[in-house]
Amino acid sequence: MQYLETLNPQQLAAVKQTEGPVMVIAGAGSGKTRVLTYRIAYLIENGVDPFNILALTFTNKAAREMKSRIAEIIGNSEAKNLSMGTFHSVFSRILRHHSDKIGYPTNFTIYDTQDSRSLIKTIVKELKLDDKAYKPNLVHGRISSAKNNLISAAAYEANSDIVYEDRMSGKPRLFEIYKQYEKRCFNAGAMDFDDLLFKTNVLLRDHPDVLHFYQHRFKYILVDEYQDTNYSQYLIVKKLADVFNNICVVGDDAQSIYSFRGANIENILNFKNDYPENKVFKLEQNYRSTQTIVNAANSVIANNKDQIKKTVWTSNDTGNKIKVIRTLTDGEEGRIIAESIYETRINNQAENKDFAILYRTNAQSRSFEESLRKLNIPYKIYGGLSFYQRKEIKDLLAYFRLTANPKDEEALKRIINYPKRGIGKTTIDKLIVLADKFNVSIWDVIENPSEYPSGLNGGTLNKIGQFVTSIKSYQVLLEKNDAYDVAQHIAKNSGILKELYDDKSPEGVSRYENIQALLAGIKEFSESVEGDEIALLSDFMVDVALLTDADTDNDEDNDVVTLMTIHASKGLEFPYVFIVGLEENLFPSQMALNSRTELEEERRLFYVALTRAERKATLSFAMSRYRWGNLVTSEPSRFIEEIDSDHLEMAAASASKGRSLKQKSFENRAFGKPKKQPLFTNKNLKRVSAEDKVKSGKAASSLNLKVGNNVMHEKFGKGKVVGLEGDPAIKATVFFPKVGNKQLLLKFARLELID
DNA sequence: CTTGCAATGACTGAT
DNA sequence: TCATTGCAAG
Repeated sequence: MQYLETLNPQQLAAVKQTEGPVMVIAGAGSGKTRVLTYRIAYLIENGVDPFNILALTFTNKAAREMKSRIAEIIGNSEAKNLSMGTFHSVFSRILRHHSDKIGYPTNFTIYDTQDSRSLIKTIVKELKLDDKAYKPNLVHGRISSAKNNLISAAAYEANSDIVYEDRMSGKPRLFEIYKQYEKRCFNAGAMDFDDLLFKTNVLLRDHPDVLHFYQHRFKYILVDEYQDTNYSQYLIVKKLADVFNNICVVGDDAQSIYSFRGANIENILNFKNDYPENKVFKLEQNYRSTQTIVNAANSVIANNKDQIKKTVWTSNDTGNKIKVIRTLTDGEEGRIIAESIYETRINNQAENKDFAILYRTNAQSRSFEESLRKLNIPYKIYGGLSFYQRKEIKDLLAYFRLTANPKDEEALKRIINYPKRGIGKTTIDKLIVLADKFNVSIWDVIENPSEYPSGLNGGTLNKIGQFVTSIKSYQVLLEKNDAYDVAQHIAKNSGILKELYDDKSPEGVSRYENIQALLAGIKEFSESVEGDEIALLSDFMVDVALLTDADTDNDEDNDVVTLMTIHASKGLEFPYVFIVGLEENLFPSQMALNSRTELEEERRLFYVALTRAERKATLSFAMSRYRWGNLVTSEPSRFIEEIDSDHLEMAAASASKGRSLKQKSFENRAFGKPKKQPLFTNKNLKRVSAEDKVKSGKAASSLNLKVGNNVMHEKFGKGKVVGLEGDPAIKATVFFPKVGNKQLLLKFARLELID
């Protein structure tokens, strides 16, 4: 058990205390993942069957990585039997196993947020309610938090406090929407994200035999990021651990950032009451960051009232000061940071993957994308619209979904008229009303038109009939054929493939490519099945709804700069971290300014962001930024002021390398009201300085390009110059067969002439 | 029923 | 800014 020697005394103690309730309070960067990993390995080496271990992580990626780490220690065959994953993925599997007990088909669909909102929208319309008062995301948020607190639609209606609250906020009929939503999901054989936890609770509550089985199966339970569990999750864990009491939770109250998802910081604060014989271990030594970063983070979080007392410290070097950059606009913020990455990369022999740009909202990614692209710095954006949320992907998946579960209302609505087959809105509305009237699914209605007289004309009925026939023909294939073959067949036969192929616009081409990528993914899945078993499409569909960008990460060409929200960065670390958009009303968000608790959560979010950095953190804010297309002025975030000033180095964006690369420093917090704005806007100076950084030999501006020249680009491949701007040319429009037209600044794009 | 254009409102965060 | 929605005309 050599690996144990790498642990410090507290870590070791936490690993060895295998029996009874254990809480590990793990400060940022204190080696919590290591403790969890080794604890599991240690359990197994001491004779615990991996089959009896349940480990719940925050992302599927974290689970995969931990599993492979454990496999290295104890061998793959053992590690395979571990139950490990997110709450949602682990319990969705268990729910499928027992779906009949709670009245769901085994192939139940998982509605993602889009599906949920679309269904709510439909319901609001049907109930003829004002869609301004009942905005889908608001209503969904309300329903979601009810579910996370295990309040069913019936309980919601019966709860006078809640109903009163809704009435006061001008939404007296919200309970009706919830009721209808619950019914419609059930009739569609669909669960939303919250249902995966809610129904697990129902299953364990109403079926003692099932509860008994899992209580005895999961003798050892581990929960990561316990501070971000909600009541529904809390109760599942509590029930399962009730027999053996071997529960180990790991978390850090200072990093609780998901209360909007119902996360309840009380869970970690109340652990001691829930399990009186608990043992608590505190991991306070930070191995990740410099002293400057650790101390700065501590000084920020000290402003919060609600917290468990602990002292995070490090024996690492002092390191660089945290740089604070002020820029005029969000566009300039993007440029300065991209340039800073470029320079740092060269000066410190760093790689792209050593850098992360973290922001509060997804919408901020834009300016960074543009400027990184101009400097030819490869990057990847996480979050936002993930692959599986793109329209074309969801369309094809909807065919698969409907084939596997024809009751799936959202899937049906999506594709009954896509590609166009002349079944319009009025027809669909009629079908929905009819289905609701008889309390069946839309599929039931269109499958048996004679039983449910719709009053539609013959032509329409005929078109619907054809649609039903084609879906039925797919169903025949589903359970007997290879996933890839079925997927390919559906893609072709449904007309989706042709529809996208015929669209030759750049977007159309990329949609077609996405569909091909999905099919390739299914092919890979079907080839990964061992032996002579057949990979089924329905198996592929099982967790598609639960996948995120991080899960689809491949290991190839991953030397890229990371762009993500701070929420998504939880648990990750990077040598160089840029925390951007530090402005009042953005970070902290304006929605959080109403209450202390909300503001404290924003502050914890900032704490999480800072503690992602290993070597150097850089903060930035813009004095004005585009929001919904118009320029809004902004003030620096209060969080900057909350950092002990000893750790900060103030700098304004400097345009000229010649004048002061180190950038003008301010003795104190002079930001906010500059007397005048010198230098910073001088674009000419800027251009010179930027040009210096690109190896001049490669600068394409010296190529003397002409329209019609064939050129080679590092990333986009071969292309043809179709337009030039400026004299001498500074900007070129180049057509690349792979990606379409691109506008390139010649001083950055390292084009090579090839004819 | 479909198409095309004008008007509109969205930006927290994510399994 | 951008994607979705509503409306008029074919």
